[in-house]
Amino acid sequence: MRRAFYEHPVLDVARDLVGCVVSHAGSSGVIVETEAYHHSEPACHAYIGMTARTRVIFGPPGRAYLYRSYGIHACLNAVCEPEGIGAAVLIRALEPVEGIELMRERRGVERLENLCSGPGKLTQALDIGLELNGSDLLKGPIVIASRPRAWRDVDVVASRRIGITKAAELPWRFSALGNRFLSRAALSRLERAEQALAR
DNA sequence: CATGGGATTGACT
DNA sequence: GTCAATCCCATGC
Repeated sequence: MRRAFYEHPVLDVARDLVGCVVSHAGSSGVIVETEAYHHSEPACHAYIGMTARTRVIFGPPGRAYLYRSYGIHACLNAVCEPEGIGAAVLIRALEPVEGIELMRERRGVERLENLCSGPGKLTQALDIGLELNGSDLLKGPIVIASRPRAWRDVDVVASRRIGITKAAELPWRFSALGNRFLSRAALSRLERAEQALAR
């Protein structure tokens, strides 16, 4: 992955990240669900402007923004757009690839579909903690690599973001069509119908 | 310095 | 379907 990939508009990056591979600590997975956030809309942490917390979101592209959610979970974002613009893509779900036994130990669950099917689950499965906030996604320890050949032409669908109260109507969530590793809550009634048809 | 809310998850009815 | 866990940080006194 090149630095320029992350400098593009955040909606483009969110769509293009689906199919890319996240690796950390002996485990990896293909991104199957993302959400875009931009400082111009109130659901984004950077909406309030530059603070100690949001400094990384306004920083150079290609870095990791990690925050604690509900006091319990860590959530992973990729910082986008040129430095000075607050934009990031939340990684919401992965299809597990490498280190599946490690993921099972870290998560304490067996079922493959339960390992990385949510933003808090995947950071636990890949052992990604808040201490990696601000780290470089091109240099590591967390690395995001381009789509494998098999994912080159993945069908990506846009829909509404979930789990938020502000600006929830924006269709800024991007999912791999029909994938079985999406976050469970991410499936709208329409998408469940689509999946049923796909089977 | 005290308070309140949140880009979630899992357990339970 | 409901609900609590639990911590970071922004805000207001």
